[in-house]
Amino acid sequence: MGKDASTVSRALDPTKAHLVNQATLALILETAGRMGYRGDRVAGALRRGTTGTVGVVVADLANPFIAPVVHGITSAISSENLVAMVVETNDDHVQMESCLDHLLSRRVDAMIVAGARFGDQAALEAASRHAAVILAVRGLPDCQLPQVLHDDHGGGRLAARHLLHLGHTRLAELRGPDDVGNFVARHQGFSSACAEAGVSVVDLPEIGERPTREEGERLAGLLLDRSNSDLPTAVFVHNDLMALGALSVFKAHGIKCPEDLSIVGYNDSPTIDQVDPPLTSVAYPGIAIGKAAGALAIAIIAGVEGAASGNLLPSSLVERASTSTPRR
Amino acid sequence: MGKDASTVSRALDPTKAHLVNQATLALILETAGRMGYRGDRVAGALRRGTTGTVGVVVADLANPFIAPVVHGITSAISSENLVAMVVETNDDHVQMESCLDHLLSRRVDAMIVAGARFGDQAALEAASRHAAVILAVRGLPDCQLPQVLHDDHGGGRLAARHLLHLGHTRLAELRGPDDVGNFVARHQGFSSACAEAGVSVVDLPEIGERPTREEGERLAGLLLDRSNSDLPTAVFVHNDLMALGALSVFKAHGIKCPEDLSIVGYNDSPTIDQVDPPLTSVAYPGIAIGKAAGALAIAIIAGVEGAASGNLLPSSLVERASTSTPRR
DNA sequence: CTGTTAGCGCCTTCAG
DNA sequence: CTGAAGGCGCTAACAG
Repeated sequence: MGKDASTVSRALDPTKAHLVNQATLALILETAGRMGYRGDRVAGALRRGTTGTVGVVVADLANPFIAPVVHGITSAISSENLVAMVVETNDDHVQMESCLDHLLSRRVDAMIVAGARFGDQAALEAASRHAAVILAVRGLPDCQLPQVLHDDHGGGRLAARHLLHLGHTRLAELRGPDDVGNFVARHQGFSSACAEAGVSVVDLPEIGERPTREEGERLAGLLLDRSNSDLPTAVFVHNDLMALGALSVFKAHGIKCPEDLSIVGYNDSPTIDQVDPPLTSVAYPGIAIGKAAGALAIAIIAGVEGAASGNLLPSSLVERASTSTPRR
Repeated sequence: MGKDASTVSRALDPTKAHLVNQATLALILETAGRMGYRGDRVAGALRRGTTGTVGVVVADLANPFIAPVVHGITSAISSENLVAMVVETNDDHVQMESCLDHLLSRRVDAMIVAGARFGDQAALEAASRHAAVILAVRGLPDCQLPQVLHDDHGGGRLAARHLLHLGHTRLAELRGPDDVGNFVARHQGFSSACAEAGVSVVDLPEIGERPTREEGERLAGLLLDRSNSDLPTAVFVHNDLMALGALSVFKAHGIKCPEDLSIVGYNDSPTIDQVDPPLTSVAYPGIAIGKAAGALAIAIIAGVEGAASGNLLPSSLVERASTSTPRR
């Protein structure tokens, strides 16, 4: 009648509750509820070697495009009673290492890294020897880790084909950082599609250090300086944030979009359809990426064979008023 | 020479490293680095009773206005080597309870609840008997828990005074849910300022069930139905998301903003300055709220006396083209 | 300055 | 079906 801890432990574990007498079970459940008893998962984690947590590494949560990904992850893993430990690297390699350290020392069952840069590869591979590491959003070219990505190469091609189809022949590209997989793939997709059509792209000597609005403004200024009267008729900007920055610079210089210049952005951000003009943009399925990465984490944790394969979600273009046939 | 575990433990704790011989310390650090040894914070947590984690409860991370708050929290707590466990309630009371349960059973050192609804109060107070609970973003009217809030009442007043100052006398309000502190306070601030000026506000029979774009559209439709030819000249919408929804409905009905109708939103969301027309909006200092909440969590965890006081950050209005003097 | 001891709360044998 | 025993890895207290 002393109700030993082991019996309570069994009763409280849905997996093993059937091993215990109905009456005892009911009594334990009732008593636990009444006394507000809650099992200690920290102690449980030490004993079982599994914490029921998933690490999530992002560059910067304040970037509006990453939040849906994290939302997708938490909604996927919460069904398995896992919780996310979210850390930010601020796109800094040293911080990346300390983030991995924090997560590893807290013994996460898996980690989803949605903010990898090329320089982080070795650290990530090292981390993967201690816990399952899944790359999401930002891929690494020659890396065996499972990756859940969006088809950025295809997205770049879509942007190019859309502009070519409209009849543009003088194109430019405002690029994001070249050590982030997405931007590299967007660039490759865009240029290869242009090359196939025999159209050359204005080559800006610089790329965005970070995919921010400020960098979009800077690159747009550079493009204006460089082109003088010979401005391209269309420009592909690697994300919406940069596109908005560029747009405001063009506007300030009296350059009308789309009459003087068509603009394609990337991400199809929440309010981008109500800016002036509504921006044509390649859609980024952030929630779906997050859910897929979460599902993959669950499968790997469960030890499903062949789960570690990865995933490539398709891209699509949303046409709006910022692109039109060239009018010059 | 056997290098006992306790010595290693001391060497690896910066707080206690000074208690150990320089040579031994160097040796231990070197060896640990070479073997990739990383202390197990799960075991440490069991022993010390503190996990180095902070729970963060939000309604929905995909809502673009909450991400900066979480960013503020993680950036504040990461300096103390704390990590955030982020969970989502989807504004559902049952999920709120299970979120609290997950966080509590994982023994978070504190939790920051940024998604409280009035109906959650009892559950939150119960949780606060097991871990420090800090309310952020959404306050609870008669609640002893420390709160870090934005001055929504003041924000509502700012919106009203701006419109009154422009000369509007026929005002309406598109309200958010009435069991969320922010919207209640915004409403009270707005109506009290209007009442003081002797101006009455069109009373819509319904309020938004959720502060979403769709609800903004629905309420705008209702306002149109109700007002017929007697449309107000200005409307205060409780957040930018709803304001954008309302704006698109007004536009579809040929109602021009600001000529026919001035609109004030709330949050001053990232791209809201580039929509058509740029939206006048009350700024929401999300990052600052997050940082303040994180700092408060740190102080409470550290046991600072009188830390549990809370905080009210001031509001400010950003005037843009969506508001003007009444032209009808 | 370093080693010994004990126990945090749980869960998994193993014996009844 | 239930109880007893041991140990997950760590660190605080104590003793050298």
